Amino acid sequence: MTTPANNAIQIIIAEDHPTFSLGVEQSLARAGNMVVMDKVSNGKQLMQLLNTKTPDLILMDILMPYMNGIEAAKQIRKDFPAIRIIFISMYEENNIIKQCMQCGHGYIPKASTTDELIYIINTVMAGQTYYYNTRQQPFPQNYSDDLIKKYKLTKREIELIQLLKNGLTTKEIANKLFLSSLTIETHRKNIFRKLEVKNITELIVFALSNRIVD
Amino acid sequence: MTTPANNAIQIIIAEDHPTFSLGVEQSLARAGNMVVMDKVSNGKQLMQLLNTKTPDLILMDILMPYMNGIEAAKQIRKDFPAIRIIFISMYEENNIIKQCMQCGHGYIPKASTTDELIYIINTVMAGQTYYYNTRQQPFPQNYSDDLIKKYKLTKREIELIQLLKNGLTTKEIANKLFLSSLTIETHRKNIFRKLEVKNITELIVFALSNRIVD
DNA sequence: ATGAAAATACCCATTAACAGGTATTAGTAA
DNA sequence: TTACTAATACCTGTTAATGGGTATTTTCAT
Repeated sequence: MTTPANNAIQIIIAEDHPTFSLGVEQSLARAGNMVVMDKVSNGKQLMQLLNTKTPDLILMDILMPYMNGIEAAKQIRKDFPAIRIIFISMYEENNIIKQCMQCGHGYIPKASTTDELIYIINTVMAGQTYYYNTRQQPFPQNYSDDLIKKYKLTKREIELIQLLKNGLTTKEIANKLFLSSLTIETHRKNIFRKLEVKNITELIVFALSNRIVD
Repeated sequence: MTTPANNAIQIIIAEDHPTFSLGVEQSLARAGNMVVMDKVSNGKQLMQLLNTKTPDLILMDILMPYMNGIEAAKQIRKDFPAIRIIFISMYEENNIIKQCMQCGHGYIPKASTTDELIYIINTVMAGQTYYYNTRQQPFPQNYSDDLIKKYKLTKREIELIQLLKNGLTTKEIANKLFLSSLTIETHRKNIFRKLEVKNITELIVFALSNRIVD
């Protein structure tokens, strides 16, 4: 392990998953100019720790128990405006990233490499903000492909599920696709039968939790 | 780093997230009786690697690009029945864990600690299976509290949303709660108005994506 | 070219959902 | 105690959804 320079970036890791946290620590050790002051596993612990330690930067997981990362960040921005915050999350939904942009200085997905992590820390410490969201979907496509095959869903049926998920009624879909409402009803029935769901609610829950849509 | 014993457990890590993978490697190094033969980041790479290397055990992420963990495991069970497989996933949904039980020897969530990870590996190598699913939900409660306040949802309304999400119809909910169907319809209307949704589909999508339920 | 699957469309019937009200009672905080 | 909210329940409609069928045309791979 290299000895960090005196002007090393002082970092606190707020991360719920111990193994991931350990990986982050190892990654930072490789950078040479960073030192992990402390690690906490939720927002409350973090706020307590900030009473005695002041880091340059916090690597903040978003979903943590007791107090989540977004809440904690808002508080920190008020109480310690000098501390820079980078969010790390397994979710890459736009609405979450938007929230991060309002109360942090950077965002990086958990799937990132060591190099990407080090790069974003240096970038943010240089005074810039950095929201890494260009990555294309790494797994959902493949993951849902299995289910689509398993349940023998056709292309049209997938399209229908997407439109249904968007809240469109049978008639609205029919108009949109220039088809008869009766056709859409047939598709619905086939989808329901294939997925063994009894109503639109079960369909939506199934499709979302299995990433068939979105 | 300690030198592993000659009879060390030979492990391959199949994991899409480099930082997490690094953390796993560090964790295993601490155990003393385990050695990481190789690391891959998807199922296809794993299958190729198995042509030249034969591990005792594979730590398998479920969601990986190109070929997911479940698919890979099924193939491995056929081609290399002696190899033991432990799944690591960030999802703790029962249907996923059930799938894991059919094609692997163990399951552990990504939120687990180093000690838990080492314990499950030793357990599985001792010939047992182990599916760790006792962890309670860590965050959803807090995460949604803001929204429940924001939209002024009452306790009863939250309860109704949960039941609706479970696919129950108005009548079914009424029977379950010993209330009139008309009462449930009133609640529904109030919920729709408060959340500004036009039908059950939009309600479910909203509730799930904002973690008001589940 | 030909069979299978997919996409289209219809029939009949029942039930559920949705929209826009009103109203009463129970609890609770000022 | 008084005013407000929550929870309950009802009325009158219209429209949508659901279930169980059948049938034709289009697409596409063998």
